[in-house]
Amino acid sequence: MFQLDLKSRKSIYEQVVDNIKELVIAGVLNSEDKLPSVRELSKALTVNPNTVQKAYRELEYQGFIYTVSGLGTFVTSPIHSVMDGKKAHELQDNIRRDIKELLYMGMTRAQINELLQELFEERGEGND
Amino acid sequence: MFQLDLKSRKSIYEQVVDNIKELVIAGVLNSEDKLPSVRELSKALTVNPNTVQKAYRELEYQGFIYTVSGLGTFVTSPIHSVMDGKKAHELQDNIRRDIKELLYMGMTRAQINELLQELFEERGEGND
Amino acid sequence: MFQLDLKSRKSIYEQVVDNIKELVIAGVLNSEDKLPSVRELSKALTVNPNTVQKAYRELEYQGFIYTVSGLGTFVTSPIHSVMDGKKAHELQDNIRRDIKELLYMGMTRAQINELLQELFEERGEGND
Amino acid sequence: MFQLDLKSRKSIYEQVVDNIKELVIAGVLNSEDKLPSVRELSKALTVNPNTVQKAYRELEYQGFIYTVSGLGTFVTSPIHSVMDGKKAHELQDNIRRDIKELLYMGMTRAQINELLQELFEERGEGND
DNA sequence: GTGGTCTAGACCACT
DNA sequence: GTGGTCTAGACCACA
Repeated sequence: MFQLDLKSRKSIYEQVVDNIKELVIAGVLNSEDKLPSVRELSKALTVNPNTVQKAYRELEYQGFIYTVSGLGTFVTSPIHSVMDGKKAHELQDNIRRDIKELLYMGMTRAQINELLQELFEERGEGND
Repeated sequence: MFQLDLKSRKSIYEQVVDNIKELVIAGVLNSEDKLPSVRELSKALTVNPNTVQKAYRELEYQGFIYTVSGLGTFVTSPIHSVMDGKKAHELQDNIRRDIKELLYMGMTRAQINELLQELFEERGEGND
Repeated sequence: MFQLDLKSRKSIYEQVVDNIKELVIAGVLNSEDKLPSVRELSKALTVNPNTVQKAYRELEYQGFIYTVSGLGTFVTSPIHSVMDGKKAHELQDNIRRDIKELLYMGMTRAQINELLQELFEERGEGND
Repeated sequence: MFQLDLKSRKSIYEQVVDNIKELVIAGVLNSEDKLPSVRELSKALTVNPNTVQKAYRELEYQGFIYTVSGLGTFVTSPIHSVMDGKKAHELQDNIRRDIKELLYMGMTRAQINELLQELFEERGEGND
């Protein structure tokens, strides 16, 4: 499904969260898809089940997945991941900070715009 | 100088790092400016000197400041904060991830571009 | 594992760094080996855990070990300790300085070459 | 005479020591040459006189210079800098450690030998 | 005065 | 159990 990088400073559960989030956002995992069980995934990643458990809880809290007791864990449809004002604000703040740092490091506006255009093209959506 | 949020999930020293980094990037602290001494800042923030020192050491590793034992701590000139490839790559990766998440949440390209324009205008530089 | 010299001018954490670095370089500690936990080593050396942790953090910055919070600390494989140009340059500079000093003190080229041959033989590798 | 690098982690007095040592070893300063006075040098380097004082004391201890009260400070003739067994041993140990680290980082024997040949040629002496 | 190191001991997050 | 953070307070080296 994905790989962990133990050398990273990120905690393991955080990496699990980020990876699954990316799979959902990229459309590899779609609305109502079933996620592997905690036991399965923990075995596949050779990590402690508690770690996966914690990651699932966090993803549920962030609105990306939901759990039906006895049935399993499923991907939320994007429409349900309400445009949470607080979260959106945090994300924008992060972007703001990171871009400022890149500018400080000497990256030009042009280079940053280029980066963004690539992003838009990757998604290939026309909503602007 | 700035305020700490003790309720934040971020550790104190990390908040100190981020705050000072912002001051440097925003140009409030300029090249060769002297930072408050470890003791001064720890008193001002009512935290332990060790905590401030840890933050300063981290900032030094990141290339934002330098330390002369016995004299004090000073802001590095941006030209010295070499365009560290690894760091730049990490920043771009963060931006990539965050923007994708915003798009997933329903934000439009137009809104994102607007966000960026504001950023560029804030800095008011002509380097593109 | 090794002994500290409390009378040394070197700080304790620095001695820990140097000793572990030598163990890694000499191949006593190999890639992916687990280091003693911070608490274990601090107990063995009868120093404060913070001191050991500081040493471990420094070794991590230098690329010799990596840390997985909650799991432990492990030796990096040499291939990951990227040929850091800055560090290599510093080392060469140190060698340059030291050899010049030996020459100044009257040591002959032959004696220095002999010293180097011993070094190469110790490692017994054929890469030249 | 020489420049200090405040950004260096080395203390200032240590840099003064190293720089003067290099000048002596390189033959820029010769036996019985007079060094600038503490006041002169401290003014030239814009550092505290105590710092230069401390550097001179260290150089005297290491046998590179000597002070004649009321007359000034002078370079020792190399023959006086006795082949101090302890110091020579320390130097060799440093070289040993540094070369091992270079080897560990992936530098080849050939590259190291090359480095050494350059050193010998710089001095252009025939004693081997 | 400055930063740097160290201790003793507490508390938290992650596995 | 692991590492990570923080405090209170001491002592040292450097400028």
